[in-house]
Amino acid sequence: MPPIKPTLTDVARLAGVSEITVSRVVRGKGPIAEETRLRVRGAIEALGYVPNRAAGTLASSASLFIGVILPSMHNIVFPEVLRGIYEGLAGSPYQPLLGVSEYDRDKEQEILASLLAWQPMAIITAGSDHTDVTRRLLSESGVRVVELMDTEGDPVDLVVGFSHRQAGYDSGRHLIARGYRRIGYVGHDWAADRRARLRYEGLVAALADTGLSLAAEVHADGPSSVTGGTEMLPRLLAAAPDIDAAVFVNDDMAVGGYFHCLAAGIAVKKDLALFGFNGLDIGQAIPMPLSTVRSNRFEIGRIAAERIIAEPKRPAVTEVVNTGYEIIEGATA
Amino acid sequence: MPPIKPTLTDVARLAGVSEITVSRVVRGKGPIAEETRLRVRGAIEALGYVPNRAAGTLASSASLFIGVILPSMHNIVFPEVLRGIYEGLAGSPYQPLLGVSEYDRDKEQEILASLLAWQPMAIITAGSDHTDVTRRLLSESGVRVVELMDTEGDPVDLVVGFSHRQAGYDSGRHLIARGYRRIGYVGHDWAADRRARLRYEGLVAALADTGLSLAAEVHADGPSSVTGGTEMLPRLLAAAPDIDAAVFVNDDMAVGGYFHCLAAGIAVKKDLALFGFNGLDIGQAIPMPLSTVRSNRFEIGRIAAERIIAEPKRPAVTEVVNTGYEIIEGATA
DNA sequence: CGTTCTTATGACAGCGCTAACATAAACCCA
DNA sequence: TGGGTTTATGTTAGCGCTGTCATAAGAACG
Repeated sequence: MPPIKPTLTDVARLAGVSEITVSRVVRGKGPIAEETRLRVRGAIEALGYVPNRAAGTLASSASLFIGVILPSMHNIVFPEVLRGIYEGLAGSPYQPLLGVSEYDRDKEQEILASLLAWQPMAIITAGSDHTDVTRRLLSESGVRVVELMDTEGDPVDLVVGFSHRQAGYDSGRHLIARGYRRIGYVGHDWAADRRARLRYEGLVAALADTGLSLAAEVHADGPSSVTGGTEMLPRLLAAAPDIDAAVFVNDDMAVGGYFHCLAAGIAVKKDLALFGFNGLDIGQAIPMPLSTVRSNRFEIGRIAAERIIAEPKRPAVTEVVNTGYEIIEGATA
Repeated sequence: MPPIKPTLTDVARLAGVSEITVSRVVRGKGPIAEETRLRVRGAIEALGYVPNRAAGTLASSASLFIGVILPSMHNIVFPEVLRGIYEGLAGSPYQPLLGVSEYDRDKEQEILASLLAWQPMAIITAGSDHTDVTRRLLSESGVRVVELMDTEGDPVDLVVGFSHRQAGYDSGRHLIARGYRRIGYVGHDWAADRRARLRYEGLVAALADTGLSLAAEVHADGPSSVTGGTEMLPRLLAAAPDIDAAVFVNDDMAVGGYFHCLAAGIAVKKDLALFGFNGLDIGQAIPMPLSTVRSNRFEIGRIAAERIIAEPKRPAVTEVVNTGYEIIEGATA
């Protein structure tokens, strides 16, 4: 029942040409007479030929894979980066090969090793916080390496992102400029999420520059979530009832905080300002649009992909593409 | 600078064994003396050997890929399915190879063709609404085919999901049982999303069984989103001001509707009941947890992956695994 | 009309690995 | 002690494709 898969040879025989000619037609490479092309196409159709990329990869020692390592699929942030990557790759023959590290450096290393076994022509990884082995593998692979999201740290090849520390700093400046002085922080378990920590440090630095410090901070155990914000904001308020603003590690948590305010009858902005991070759809959809930072995630993915296509060989010098960010004024701070 | 990649032969030479022995050590297959294994492992370490899976795939004509085709990455629904797939595959040597069809049947077909070129050992696709060519390719591929989400339609091999029509029907029964009679519907552009349409049909059928019909319906243009719900609910109310319940195509839209009620001072449930679909985190995090249907998306992905591992060869008979669903009572209906 | 260039095609080797079959040594039990 | 079994390793022959170089037939040119 499973029909024996036709190979190039079968197509070539049927079309009355050599294998290499069929190969050229399939890949659209090299000069082919129109008449020959049609004959070959006909044979391909007739046999239902599907090329074997494993053989192609082996023969040319160049796969069409781009290895992608993302830290999480628990919220929409990295799926958006991935969409950007697919968008940037659209129309090209390249195919992403995805691994999810769950914010675990060792797992990232494992995934990288298994991705490299497919001879990818590039590796995209979200983050710059790698194990030594990971860095070595990336560096020695010789293929293009794009590190996404954060511009701090020492690039292997190309970096696409922005400074999370600076974004945190600017968030603090924004609040200070609007008169908030007693600022609390709601975070999550950031042992893994280095970028969250960088934003936090930026925020603290902004406060320090004005002679302030965080009034209080609380940290959820698990990954960030809306319910996490709903749970943690009351704890923050218990620790420091007189704060006038709460900064959240991201929009998920901030929206949860907003819901707590709704339920507890706290007047948002007037009694308590809320500030998030990421610029998620949900944050802008709540009745009072969230004050937050737009992080251009889709763009980051798209640019990474486009850069790889534009320059498939690793250049001699490293480069940093700053995609910037933008404070969204919102209505909550 | 890019060091020549060591091959099996290099490892074999250094370890003083034959290539096949190294291959066996790498794959953990066949009997290997502990001493030999250590020697080979040492050589692998020393050379930084990374196996070439393209060669392995070609030689064994069995890749470790599982082709996955999902319709969208625009909301968290399919990333959750994907997480389930990764979870189910954890610890196995299999690697998902993802394509995103954007709810486009022709694109699904293209993606399938390109995935098949990698000789996947299975294909997971979300949905049963394929082009004829897609169905033929799936069927003739000879590998395991899992169609996710919906149990209606004619399976190629394995189906994992539940009946969306029935879920829509039960949503209608739920509302009717609670005394709602003037029911409106907020949908989106479902030309592509067949499952949304099935739920709608189930809902209409439930109403018809009680001698009722939809009081009004509106459809957003684009894909579903929170802001879409915020925009469309007022239109529904304009079309039928006296409705006592609104059913939304999914939770994103329903949450948007909830926000509209907040902003417009509509007492949710008392003046207007809201009902969603999917059981997203955000729906349960709003101050009044959304009445909706839990669709077990993570489980669907996980079960699909586990089934493939448990039975990697396509069996003679088709099978349907019903993952069920669950009405979440919530506070909005 | 020979020379050079361009276009179209083919022959052949080999990419790096593994299936299948051999071989050899060690072990087992009556 | 000798056949049978198990364990450990090797030999050989490709898997299906593409890079490289070769070839042939026109076209272009002075």
